Amino acid sequence: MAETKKERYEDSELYRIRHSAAHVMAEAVIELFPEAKYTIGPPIENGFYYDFDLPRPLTPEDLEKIEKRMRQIIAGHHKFNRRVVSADEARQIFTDQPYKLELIAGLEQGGFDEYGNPLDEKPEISIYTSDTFTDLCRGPHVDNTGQINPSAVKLLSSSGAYWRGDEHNPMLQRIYGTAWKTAKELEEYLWQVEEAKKRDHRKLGKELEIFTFDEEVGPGLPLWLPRGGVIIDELEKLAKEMEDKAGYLRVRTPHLAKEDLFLHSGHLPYYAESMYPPMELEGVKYYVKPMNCPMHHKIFGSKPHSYREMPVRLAEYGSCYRYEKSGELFGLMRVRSMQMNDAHMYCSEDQFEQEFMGVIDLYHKYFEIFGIDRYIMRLSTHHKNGLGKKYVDNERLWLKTEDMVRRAMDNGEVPYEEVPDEAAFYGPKIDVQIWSVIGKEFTLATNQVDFAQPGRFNLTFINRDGQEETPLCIHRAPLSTHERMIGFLLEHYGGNFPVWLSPDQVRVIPITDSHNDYALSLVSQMKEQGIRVEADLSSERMNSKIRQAQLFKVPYMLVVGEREMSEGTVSLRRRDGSRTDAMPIDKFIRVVKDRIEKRSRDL
RNA sequence: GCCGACGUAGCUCAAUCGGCAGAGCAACCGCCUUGUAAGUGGUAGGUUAUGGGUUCGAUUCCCAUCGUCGGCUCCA
Repeated sequence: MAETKKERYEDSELYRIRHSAAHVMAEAVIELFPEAKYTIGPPIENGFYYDFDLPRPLTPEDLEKIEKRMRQIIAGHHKFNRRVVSADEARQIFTDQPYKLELIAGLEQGGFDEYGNPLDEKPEISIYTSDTFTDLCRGPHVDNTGQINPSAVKLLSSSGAYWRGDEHNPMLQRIYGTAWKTAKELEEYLWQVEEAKKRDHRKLGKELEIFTFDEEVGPGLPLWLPRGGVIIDELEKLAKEMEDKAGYLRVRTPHLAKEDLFLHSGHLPYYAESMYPPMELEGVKYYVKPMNCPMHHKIFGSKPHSYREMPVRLAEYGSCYRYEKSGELFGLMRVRSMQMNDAHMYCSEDQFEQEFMGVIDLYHKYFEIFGIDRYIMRLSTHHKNGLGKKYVDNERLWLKTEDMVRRAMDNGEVPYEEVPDEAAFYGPKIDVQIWSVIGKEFTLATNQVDFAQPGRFNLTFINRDGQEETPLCIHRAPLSTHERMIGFLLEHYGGNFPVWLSPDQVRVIPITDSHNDYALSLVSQMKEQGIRVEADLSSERMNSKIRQAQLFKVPYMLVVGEREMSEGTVSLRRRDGSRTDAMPIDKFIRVVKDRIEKRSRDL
């Protein structure tokens, strides 16, 4: 389905407009910097970019100048002329453009297109000329620059980007722009971007007092505030309930271990860069754990197992530490300390499909509870070039396990897309991909096959024939890490958590201080029932108290004054502004408890 | 890690050309006794991220470090 959508964009007028705008931008940039070397400039979702090798970094003033010049070029109604050329002729044309020469060489060999994507057949080499600018380009473009609406084009930012996306290559300067058919569409897009920023989990997390960072604690090490702690407790409660039902056993493991453990697991050679450096005590190196698997393997291996008790499922909300590169940190979504909804299931090969799909089923149950529907399941497979480097060197097992996953997903009729060269080092996996409000893609949940580690740890069970057999291992984290899950949920709900997850469920608002005692009696009744409730006894006016509760997105506000006090009722105001007056407190408590127990998304 | 921008009170933001660092909200102390999103008066709050340098004088200019942001790379 994603395939046809993609096709459609490439065939669309917007695509041609954006691609053409990128050329116009390149022309303007080269006028400003005649010595510029230009590389590639494709349309992307919502816009386009172009990468240049420039003599100095671009400033915001440069962007203004370039944008202004672009409008002039557009006004010239310059025609886009396509011409097919031979590789030799192309080399003549781009003789002082080293990046283009590299692209031509790639095209000539037929290995890759101008964006570095592998190609099956040798492509035609075409060039497009409009006004003074000629580019090596596959097209398509609009007929002439006049078809770009000058009031619907805007340059957004400039930044660094590696040539061909490889960090060993020189860094180029990328200019991002956006182009639409009408000024109104542009305006709407920019407005949407601004609106999305209001839902950014970093902003909401601060406003709602969920988490904070402290320079002295360290980058990527979030501090969970009391309200965040409540959400964590609720998520763990949910996980325990679901996992108990699904037959998991709960374990606990230390935060660090000796170097030997991670050498044994294979993490050290494959994963060392992302681990905090070791601490050495009495000649022994210890590492804080970047994942829980080796510890769980040790638990499985701590006693012999019979086929009768398989599969064995070990679960833990495990704290892990990963040394993510400084520039990669991003709010709660990419951190250095995390608590993972981890579990490892050890099973025989013929139990695999059922176990694997059991996890997929668990995903679906969770997504139903949270109302998550915008995601893609992605099967990440190995690539043979990475065997022995990125991936455990056993192609037979790679192919076999990848096929097992495909078959399981197909039999379960679960849609997924397949992406090569994205697997874990020990096996293929199904990732659940989601997007943050500002458009970054993340893996939320993961379900991984591991055919490597059980063998490395000599894990076995005794099968029906009395023989030792090595189990497969499934690593899974349907609720992700607390960090990424709560970061995602903050944006997913825009801060309006369902009642069961809300840090504050009820706020009682006495109208004057003569109603404080009544408010407090309501609070103690509700607390008795396990409801998270506080009374606002400040000397502020009711309006101000309501505003406070609204800002914290408290689901229920109970306004109480003379009337309510004499009747034993409450006046209910919900977070969405709706009201129910003269509600008996017993009834209110029943409704709220029902919502909480059912983990309802209703308000 | 790389390219670039930014860092002022708890929060959101001011401060002309290098010339005494300010406001609103929040906090604290009062007054007001209130009916569905901000009642009101006052008080306090700062080594302008940190460390150097230039200058009679630095929030402002320069250098380094730390952190954040936008990208790139990476992402179990």
